[in-house]
Amino acid sequence: MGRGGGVAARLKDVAERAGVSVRTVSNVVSNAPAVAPDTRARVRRAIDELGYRPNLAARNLRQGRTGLIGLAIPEIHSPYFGELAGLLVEAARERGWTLLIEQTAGSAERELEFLSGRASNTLDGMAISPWAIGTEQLRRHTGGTPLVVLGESDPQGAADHVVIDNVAAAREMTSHLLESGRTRVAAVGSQPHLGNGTAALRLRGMHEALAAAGRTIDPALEVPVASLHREEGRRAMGRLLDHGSPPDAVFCFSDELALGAVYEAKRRGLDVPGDVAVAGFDDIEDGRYATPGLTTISPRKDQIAASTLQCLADRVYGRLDHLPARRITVPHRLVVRESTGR
Amino acid sequence: MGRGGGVAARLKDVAERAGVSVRTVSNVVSNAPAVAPDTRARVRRAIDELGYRPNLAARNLRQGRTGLIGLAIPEIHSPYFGELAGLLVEAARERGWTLLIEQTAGSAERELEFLSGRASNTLDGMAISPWAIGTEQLRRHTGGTPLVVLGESDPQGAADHVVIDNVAAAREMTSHLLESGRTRVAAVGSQPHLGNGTAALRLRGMHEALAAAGRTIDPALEVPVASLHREEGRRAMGRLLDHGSPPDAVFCFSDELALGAVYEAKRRGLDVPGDVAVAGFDDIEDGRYATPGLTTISPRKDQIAASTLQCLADRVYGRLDHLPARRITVPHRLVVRESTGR
DNA sequence: CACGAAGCATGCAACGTTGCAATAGGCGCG
DNA sequence: CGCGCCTATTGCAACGTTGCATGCTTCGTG
Repeated sequence: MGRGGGVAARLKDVAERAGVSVRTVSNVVSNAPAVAPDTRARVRRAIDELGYRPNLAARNLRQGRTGLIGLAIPEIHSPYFGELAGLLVEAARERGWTLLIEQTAGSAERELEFLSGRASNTLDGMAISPWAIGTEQLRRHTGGTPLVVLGESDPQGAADHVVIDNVAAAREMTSHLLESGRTRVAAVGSQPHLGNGTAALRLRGMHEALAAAGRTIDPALEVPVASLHREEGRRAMGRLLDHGSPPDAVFCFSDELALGAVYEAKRRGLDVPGDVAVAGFDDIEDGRYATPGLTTISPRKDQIAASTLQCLADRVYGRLDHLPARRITVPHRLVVRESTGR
Repeated sequence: MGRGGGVAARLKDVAERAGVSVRTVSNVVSNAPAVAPDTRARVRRAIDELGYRPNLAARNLRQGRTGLIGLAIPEIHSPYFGELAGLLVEAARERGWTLLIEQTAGSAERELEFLSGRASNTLDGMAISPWAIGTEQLRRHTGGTPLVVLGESDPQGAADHVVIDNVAAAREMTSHLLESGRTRVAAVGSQPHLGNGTAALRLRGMHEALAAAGRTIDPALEVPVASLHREEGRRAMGRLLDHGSPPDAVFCFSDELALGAVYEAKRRGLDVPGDVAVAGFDDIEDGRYATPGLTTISPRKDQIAASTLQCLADRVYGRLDHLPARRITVPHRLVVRESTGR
């Protein structure tokens, strides 16, 4: 029986056509060594003629692997997460994996659903950039599926962890602003209610730099936000400018916040950087083409992606299965553009 | 045997614990009607106690479905495709599907690889936003897996097709520019070498509007681009401004091109919209927060996503299996902001 | 010439699930 | 009281693949 029409060919069909056993075809497909050259050629031809493609469901069932890696991020269309997701898709592809993206919309419920949901047997590995949940909830991850945590929210040994040095980065940015002559540096982006501790670290780095320069810390210049979107940055800048003695520099904890802040400053007729310097964080593409070009912290996103997949590969294929969780710090650099110039 | 430790529970384990057959557990899991209420309750309890989750690989193998939909777009991190991908992920999720995103980087090779690659048996359905390939290559799609084509490149019956009326949209935008007093309208974004015919349609719409207003068409004001990115928009604007008699309005075929164009105009000390009006296409978030706010064409992206999944659902589950391919036109609207104001 | 090794090919079983057909028990009706 | 029908439950087989063990050659060596 040749299984006519559009029905997908199976190993059995190829075997019949090539006049060998199913097992031999399987050996050819999986590049097993013990196959005679002419047999291999004959099988290859049959495969081409029938357009055979392995049935992944069957392979997965047999091997207990799916070839799928899950990624949970707050939203795909945000510039930062979009760029990161794109890099992760490529990195996964290079390793023969397929990346599957889940959006959590920054909701704790959906983040937890991702961690406990399909994980158990649909995915070979998972990566999450947590937003609402923190260390406590990540620690509950019981290891069934390898997990990599991106960004803050230290899983404390419950999973591998890829980060940048947020404290140092914020320190560098703050120092840059102070060294270029700014005296009242505001911070936009603290998020006191979130599990994700990123903002707290950046605030700490900023405080360290202020202290090192002998400046006092003015709590009125630290504006919390509900999200890292442009609209929040715009609102925050508005509040700062309405303040009795407004800042001459604003350090936003994301480029999007910074773009919103710049928008509001310009809307009010202020010059950036003349009247107020604005700096961001993430180095998204928009920042490069904004006027003025946005000064920012640029994390090596490509290395974040590479490290994430390396961690997963080590746990899925390697013998690092029961080694203690790793913590990988990816480098970053300060990119100075016009928005903080003189 | 209870399969201790972290090993995933199977139907068999649940069955033993609940004192029923494997088949009955399966019936409970799939909400089959013929199960006595107390049996159902007992099985449910066992499921919870063991933390049972169905093994999708096995289910897929048995049913011939995977629950996966593939999406191929040029790049995730572009604002337009990022927003679209996010909406599609949500729409798929609502229908119990998982969307898997493939990046083609606008390469014909990778687009074709997507169409013929894993499709045959890993995906329940596919959607592609073609860039380099055109009608000819799409027509070769032989229907194994349901396919939806997004944007131009009419598959001519080989697949369902979701579009906006690019000709009408470009006509509306051009008329808007002419009506607000502009006389020399340039077009940035034609892509003569591409299979994807979107740019050609927008150019046609523009010509129609020019003709309707009794204007002549100046080929020197039509600038081709290699991509739809900001950098290309910037370059194109540079070329137009170096031209002997520069335009007083520039219609860019994407918002990103427009943002690049605005950047270059401002860099040269020109006022937008005072000296030159700039309009885009796509209505990406950046355009809303740019200064000046970007006039654009806003396609109903949510409807594109919804229609795409509706088409796929009809073919995968429904009885529309062998109905002729559909073509769905999604509405759009002209959004006037400051970049074309007076 | 016999024997082991090496190279190649094969058959069987199992992964966890669900479609199909069949069974056991309960009930109403003739 | 017995027949048939309906409900609840069950067993068997199969989806397409690969791990394991084994069989069949052929060749080299003592």
